[in-house]
Amino acid sequence: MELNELQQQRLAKLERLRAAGIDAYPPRTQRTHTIGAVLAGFDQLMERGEKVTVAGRIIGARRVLGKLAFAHIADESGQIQIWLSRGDLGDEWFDRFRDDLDTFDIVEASGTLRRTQRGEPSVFVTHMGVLAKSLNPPPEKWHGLSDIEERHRQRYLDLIVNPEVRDVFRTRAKIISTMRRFLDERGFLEVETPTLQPIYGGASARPFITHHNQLKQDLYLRIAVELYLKRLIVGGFERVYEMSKVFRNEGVDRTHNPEFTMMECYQAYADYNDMMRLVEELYRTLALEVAGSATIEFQGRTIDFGPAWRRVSIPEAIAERTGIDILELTELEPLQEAIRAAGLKVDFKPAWGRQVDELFSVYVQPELIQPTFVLDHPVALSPLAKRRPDQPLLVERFEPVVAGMEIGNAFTELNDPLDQEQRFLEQGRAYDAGDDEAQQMDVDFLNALMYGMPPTGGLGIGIDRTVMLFTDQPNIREVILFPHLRPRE
RNA sequence: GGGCUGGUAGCUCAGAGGUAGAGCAGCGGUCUUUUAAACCGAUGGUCGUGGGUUCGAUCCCCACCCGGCCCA
Repeated sequence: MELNELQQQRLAKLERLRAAGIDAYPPRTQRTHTIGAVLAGFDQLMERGEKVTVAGRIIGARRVLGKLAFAHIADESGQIQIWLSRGDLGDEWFDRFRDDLDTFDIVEASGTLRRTQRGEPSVFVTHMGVLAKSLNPPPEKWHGLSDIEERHRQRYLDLIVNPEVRDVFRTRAKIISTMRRFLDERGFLEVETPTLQPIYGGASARPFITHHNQLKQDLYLRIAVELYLKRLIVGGFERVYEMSKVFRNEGVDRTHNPEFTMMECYQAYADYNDMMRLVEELYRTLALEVAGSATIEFQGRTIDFGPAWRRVSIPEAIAERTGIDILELTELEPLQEAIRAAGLKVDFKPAWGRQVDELFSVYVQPELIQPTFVLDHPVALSPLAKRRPDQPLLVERFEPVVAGMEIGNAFTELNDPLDQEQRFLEQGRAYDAGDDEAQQMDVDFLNALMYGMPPTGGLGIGIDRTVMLFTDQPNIREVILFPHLRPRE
């Protein structure tokens, strides 16, 4: 490892510490109080003259004024000033603090509590020790680390210097635990299903492919967990859910990361209407738990999870915005002809369902800011959803949309094995025709359905996008600790 | 994949065809109540990478690498 000048300076300090017989990386600390606990009980501890030992990272600048010195140390619970005087700390450690310790070193400091003339609570240090010498220098004192690429490549440094980033991930954890509790309380059983799948299914996406050496078998990283959870519904569990990483071999942008976290749940003897109620309750609960209110602020807009969600039918909304009735134009050619005639600015897609999706994505979805259920998807786009009895071209499906962003997907699950087989065959034809996101035939899943699956409602929720909403982050990278980046060089 | 845009000291950023700049941090000093401490001094750079044009390129041109925003 080649060290730059600043790193070499710090290394020289480390060597001086070692030469003085000091272990710069001791195995443990004698910490008696967290900094938060010291601050919370400061006046009582000060009056009792109690000696405390705190531990943490030196942050900000050290200020050495001849025979006095000040610095701040931080642990996860807070930060506090340490106050050193040559007289009380002694020459050896006072000089050591001045000469061999640096910002970012992790130290322990023992002493009594005092306030400075300006009233700042401080530990008046009579003994200190090194817990971990930092060989890397800190970023700039005021602007900190702001380069987005560097923040993500060195997330550990980002977390050290940008406390609001830590808060995002605390909120993320709270959302996940709240969601778990919400589902547990409603009788959903948390399960684990394979990450390595011999057949990928449950969504329309390209997979990552890997290989099992001993079995000489290609395997896919899951793109969804749907088909496994529905097998469990067949098996007699009536309510199941899984919180899982899924992997989709697609581009990276503001709302996509190749691996992301999804919650999927399935409820037997329920349908998509029940799932809508579940979503409404879930987001109201999340808002109350996380934001303390049914309303949240996202990118300058107020979003209200209090009322029932708006419902928007895809065919109706497209007709309203573009004048095109997709239920009349049920073939690709006439639909595209109408798009051309109307002068709409959308891309042409190779299949009718995808063309409908494109129309909706461009003309309707961006305007759906308040919580909305998008309904009535074409059957061609929904090979695992049950058809509407009154309109077989459409399925009983909805996508929850907030701030113009799809945050999930749900339907009344298709439980007719014969129809499911036809849908798989249709997907296979689409794949052969060049749709590389088409779904795979899963004979074992059909076999499960042939034992009978009760009428079932299913739901998937994108955790990352949900966290974006509740942390007011416009980019998915900001809610993933280590977002995907290409290697440098 | 396309358009626009960025990469200069550890960090945050200026700059311009002719020896590379600032602030902060760091280094050497002075200083026993600092709060972005102050003051004095000296450092610190393959200007993303590789080619090309030029007497001379960090700057202009080309390609590539890594980001960002927008579009697909």
